[in-house]
Order: sequence, then structure tokens, then C-alpha cells
Amino acid sequence: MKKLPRKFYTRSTLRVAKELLGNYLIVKIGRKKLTGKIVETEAYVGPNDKASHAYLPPRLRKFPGEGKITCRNKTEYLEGGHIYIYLCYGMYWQFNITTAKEGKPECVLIRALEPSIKQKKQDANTQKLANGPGKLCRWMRLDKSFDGEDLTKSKRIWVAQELKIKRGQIAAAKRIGIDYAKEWAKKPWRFYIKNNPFISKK
DNA sequence: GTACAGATTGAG
DNA sequence: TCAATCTGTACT
Repeated sequence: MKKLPRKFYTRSTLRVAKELLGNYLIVKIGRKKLTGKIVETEAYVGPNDKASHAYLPPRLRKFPGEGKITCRNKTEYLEGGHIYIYLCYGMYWQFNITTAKEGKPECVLIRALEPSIKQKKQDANTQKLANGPGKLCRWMRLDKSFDGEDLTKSKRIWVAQELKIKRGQIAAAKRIGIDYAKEWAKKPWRFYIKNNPFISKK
């Protein structure tokens, strides 16, 4: 099983968001391994994107392309292939994978996973185990301790390469929960595998 | 310091 | 429809 290499992640965010679909996120917890196929993602594309944590109005920028940096989002600026994870609504972790070059605050939010066959045999309700960004983190026990970790080097979390999903199998739609971002909320930057029963419900 | 909203979820 | 309750921002 081959890990996705650095080169995969350092490309454009929209491309990475689409091509992550179908690959496997693997997390080691003690001796156990949890595996889930990535079936739904969302792209967040940096300082210009009003829905991004790095959004900074142009009038506040000291130099072109400057993004907002806070204690929470600083790992978003790492080179593609690192983890940006943060607490949402005070309760749920949101797991993101950084993209593009170091210094560019762009990332892909992983919104849903399809648990492995093995997992389906063990759990009665796999359909609802990871069909939402907060739920997949709860299932895989992802938290702040993973913030900034390198997916191409880590011994406890990585993405295994699978056969590419065909273009016709991928659907694009509006991102969820960001209506405050006005025109940016309409961009079709949520991607998911068509007819997959494990994607999040709106 | 206070007030409020947010890349969510599950219960009622 | 609502509340759980951390983080960041805009105000007092």
C-alpha cells in the first residue's frame, strides 16, 4: 500500500480536493488500525475565500496575498500534506489536509468516510459512523494532538493511494454551513462520490 | 470584560 | 427548533 506523496498535496487545492476522493485515510490507535475511504471533501482556498479561516479583506493586507493568522489556524500555512485540525462549535473537531506550497493557507476539509469492510463487520451502524466532519473525528479519535502532523511522514496517520475515481463519478456542490460567506458560499467546492451512501446528510 | 456567531450534531 | 460550549472578533 502506497502513501500519497508530497507532490500530490502541493498542487492546487481544488484538484487535491477532487483527487482525494476514493483514497484511504488510515489511523493507528495502539495496535488497532482504522481505515476509511474518503467520500466527501470541501476546498478552502486561502485569503480571498470569505469562508476560509485565513480570509483577510484586501484593505487590511500589508502585502498582496496576506492571510489572517490566529493561534487556531497557523498550521493551515504549512506545506501541502500536513494536518490542520481545529475545534468547531466548542465540541467537534474538523480534520483538514493542507495543500499548495508552504505559506499558502489552503486546505481540504474531509467531510465523510466510508468505513472499511472489516469495520462494517464489527460495527452495527457504520452508515452513521463517519458521515460528517465531526463524526469521523470522533470515530478515529482525531484531536488537537494531530495538529501540524505530516501525513507523508507520520507513523500513526497517513493516506493510502487507491485507484483514481473516474471524473463522471464525482459530484460538485455548494459548501455547507458557510452562508455568512455570501457569494463564496455558492462556489461548488464540495466534492463527493455520486450515489455513495456514506456522505454527510445536509 | 461582555456579547455573539461559527467549516456540527443529536435529541425533542 | 435548540443547546452543547471553545475560539475569535467587535464592541464597551
